[in-house]
Amino acid sequence: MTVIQIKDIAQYEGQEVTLRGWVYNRTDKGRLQFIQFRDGTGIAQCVAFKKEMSPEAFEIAGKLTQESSVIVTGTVRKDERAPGIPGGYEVGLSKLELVQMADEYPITPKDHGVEFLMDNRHLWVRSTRQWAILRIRATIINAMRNWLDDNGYMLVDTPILTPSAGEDTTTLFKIDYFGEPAFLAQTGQLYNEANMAAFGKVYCFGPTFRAEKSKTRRHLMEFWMLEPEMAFFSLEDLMDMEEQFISHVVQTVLAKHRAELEILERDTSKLEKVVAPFARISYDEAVERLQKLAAETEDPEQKELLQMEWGGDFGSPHETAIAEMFDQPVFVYNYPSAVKAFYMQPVEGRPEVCRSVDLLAPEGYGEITGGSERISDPALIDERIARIGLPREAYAWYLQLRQYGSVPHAGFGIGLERTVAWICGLPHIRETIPYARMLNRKYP
RNA sequence: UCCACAGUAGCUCAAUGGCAGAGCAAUCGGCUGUUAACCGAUGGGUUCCUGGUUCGAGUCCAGGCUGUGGAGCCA
Repeated sequence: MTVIQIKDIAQYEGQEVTLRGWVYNRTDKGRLQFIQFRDGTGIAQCVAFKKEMSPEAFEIAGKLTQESSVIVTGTVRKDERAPGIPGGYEVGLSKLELVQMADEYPITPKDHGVEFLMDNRHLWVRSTRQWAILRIRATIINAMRNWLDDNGYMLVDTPILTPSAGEDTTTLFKIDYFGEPAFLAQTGQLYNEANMAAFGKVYCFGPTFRAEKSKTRRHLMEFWMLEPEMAFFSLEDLMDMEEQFISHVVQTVLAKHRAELEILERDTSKLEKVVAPFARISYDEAVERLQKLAAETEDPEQKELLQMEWGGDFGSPHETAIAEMFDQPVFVYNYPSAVKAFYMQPVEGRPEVCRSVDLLAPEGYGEITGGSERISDPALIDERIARIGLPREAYAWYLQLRQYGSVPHAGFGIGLERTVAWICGLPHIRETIPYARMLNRKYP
């Protein structure tokens, strides 16, 4: 008895194999049963023919309900008519052992609404689309980490439970830490700066938490973020590195997941173009382009949405409009200091803008990375912390980093789920993570 | 938090203020090549909640709850 995985089925043509898994769908033709059978690695058609099985086994085959668990044995044969993933091969069954006859399964092969599917997320992950997305997610994580590990970056974990980070705790989840307040981390960035000075090029990767009351297709309360931080890196070094990194991730998915991208009906020609170098425009130029576009736009509603004054941050319509000007991801750098974080290095001779850079994904997927050169001057970082009213004592350790061998450094954060949504071409972020935590949902 | 829309069978949806309906799923029967199979039969309802208008409310009105889409905030 050779137990095989469906993804390898082509290697076993003509051989007797055993599959262990679940019934995805079944077509009853009387003395012939077509069972779409999945094992987690793919879907294969199993054909149960009355004359080729024991009467007991054939009777069970004819009663199998959707998602019943079964162990089947039969001979692999090539047949162009056979559907499945990869498809083209089917198994002519000789034996069938029922593990459990499933109750009436709520998710049928027909259409369902969003709420119903999210309520049944624990079952929905078995469906083909979700299966494809989560497999690609796993590969994206793997490709990100491999590229970093292969290019001299070291994984250094940062804490999830953190002390008070300052006066603005409205976007932090507060928890009780033995009678003291503590908060779930919304970034590993500050700890990364300490680790950068210890190891040179580092990154952290883990879940982060934002208690923002955001209700959009691009927000989760719990999402996974990967944040590299590099000593002696300039803004230009950062962009060079990011475009290599992103290209590697996208090209790895293309190489490994053609079948999954096809299930998702993803236009892969758009992904083929994601190869370094990417376009780079300054914030100033982006604003100019948006103003020009707004002036040329006929539709009054669209015109209104594209209104933009220098000094503001981009809204979702702005990001989409800029991204549409390019068929690749585009870097926008030197944002106004006022709309960015306190630790970002001002541009020399022009302190109203800072050495920051966001990477906007094409096709309206918006910002997928945000980063900057950090302030390395101890006096300046001290002043910034004082100016925005952060408690000095809470940041004492962070300020010390500038006293002991301060160096120019830079880093960025990339939101995993937004990256998955973009690469998979999904309309909503809720399908990019196994169990989404959203404004109105924490079940299942 | 704001704006818009929705809530009817397990699911997806119909129903001019006048008998609560279909497809899928389930159950039973038929079929040796199905691709979300097909054909026949059967069972299945607190029409989101509370109150109101009316001879009569799934339908109209008020309030609430839940969800969806968008905005803001952000990765």
